[in-house]
Amino acid sequence: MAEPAVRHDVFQAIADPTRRSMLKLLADKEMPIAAISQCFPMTRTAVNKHLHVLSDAGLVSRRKVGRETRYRLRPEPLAEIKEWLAFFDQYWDDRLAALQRFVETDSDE
Amino acid sequence: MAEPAVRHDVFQAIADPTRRSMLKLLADKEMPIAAISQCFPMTRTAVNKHLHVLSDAGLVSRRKVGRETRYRLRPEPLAEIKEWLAFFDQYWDDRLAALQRFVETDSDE
DNA sequence: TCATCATAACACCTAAAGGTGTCATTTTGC
DNA sequence: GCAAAATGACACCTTTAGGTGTTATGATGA
Repeated sequence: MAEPAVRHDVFQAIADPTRRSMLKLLADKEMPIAAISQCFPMTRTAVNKHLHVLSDAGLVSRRKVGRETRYRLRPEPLAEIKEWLAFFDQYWDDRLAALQRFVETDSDE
Repeated sequence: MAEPAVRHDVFQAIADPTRRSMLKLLADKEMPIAAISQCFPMTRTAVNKHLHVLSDAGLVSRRKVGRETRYRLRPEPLAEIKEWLAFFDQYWDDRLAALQRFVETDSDE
């Protein structure tokens, strides 16, 4: 019961710009839904759905305080994206990529 | 006419696992659609659509060689994701985050 | 206990994503 | 010039994501 089994993909979770804004918003402070939904032009229900996706991906944690539920950033799953990006570091260099393209173009035609 | 105006978001482009596989596949070598679609359990048309999304995001380049179009990785737009992730580096440290949570919990209740 | 407030849960709607199939276009090689 | 091969473009279908509204649940405070 340690980790809540990622159902929603982390990549999919951060695909939506609204959810990316939510993560930045929840980075500094813990917030209840009412406060969060005031920052976005949509219903509380819609905000709650987005929070549920983020929670499924393990990107936010929920904590009950009295009658309100507070959400907070949990950045650990972002490591998966970081690792994925690391694979492409070897292709990052513009000059190297350009050279490789040039060589193959030359040998093909 | 330098850059092809990103219509599809980069975050959205890498949200699909098929497209992520395509990027890895196209990292090493330039490939035509026929060869690419042999690597995925779907129609050439579907593969072409995914490639179109990647192309819109600037993540692949297309080059016509005779009657075939070859695709190749263009990793530059991934920098946007890297920058976005960099924002969360300050919240990365588990101990720091735990401490912050503890402090706020204490002061709240 | 009871009214109130915050959130969760439910049914529902609309638009877009992801997929297939078919046809048009262009290049190759004879 | 013409048949074959590779890709692009189009119409279409199905599923899901994102959204709203309403109702149910649970905690607060007089």
